[in-house]
Amino acid sequence: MNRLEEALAALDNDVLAGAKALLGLNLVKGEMRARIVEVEAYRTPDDPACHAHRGVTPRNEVMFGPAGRAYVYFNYGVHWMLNVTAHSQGDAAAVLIRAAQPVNGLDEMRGARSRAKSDRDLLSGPGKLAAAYGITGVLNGINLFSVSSFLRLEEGPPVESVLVGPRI
DNA sequence: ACTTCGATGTCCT
DNA sequence: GGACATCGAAGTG
Repeated sequence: MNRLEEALAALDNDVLAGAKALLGLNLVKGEMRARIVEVEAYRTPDDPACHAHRGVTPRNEVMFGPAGRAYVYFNYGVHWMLNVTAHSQGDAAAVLIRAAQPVNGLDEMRGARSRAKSDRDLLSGPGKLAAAYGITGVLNGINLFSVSSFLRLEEGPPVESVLVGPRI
């Protein structure tokens, strides 16, 4: 089992383990490629901030589906957010992709993030990352673990260290 | 350098 | 009516 398959298995089993397994993977769309460096796990029922905490809505329904799919939603009326769903069908959980380090396709990212003052700011937040990749609700529900997907994950260099803490 | 604030979808009470 | 998984601009030291 390679690290990508391990990440999907971890996501299916436990969103916290899945979140750690996503770190260091590359997020790929077309020529764009970036290393995931910051994530945040959400689950129900113990986290009231999880969108799924109070049941299914049109927005969050993909979270109740299988693990490894994109959960994309519009937030603050301004930004798109990219999450990876976790846990099996009927048990909602997800990992928010918070930040990544550009690896490839920098020009395309800069074009989509013309307001970024430096390359460091291209993907340094969930809303920025989605903007750079051109991620919108049309990608909601796609399989991020399929090599034929428009937006997908791939194996990256091993991670050296991981910091863990509670959500702010 | 930091603080405040506007933009405003979706869901809640 | 208010909270929220945000960002960037504007104002202040």
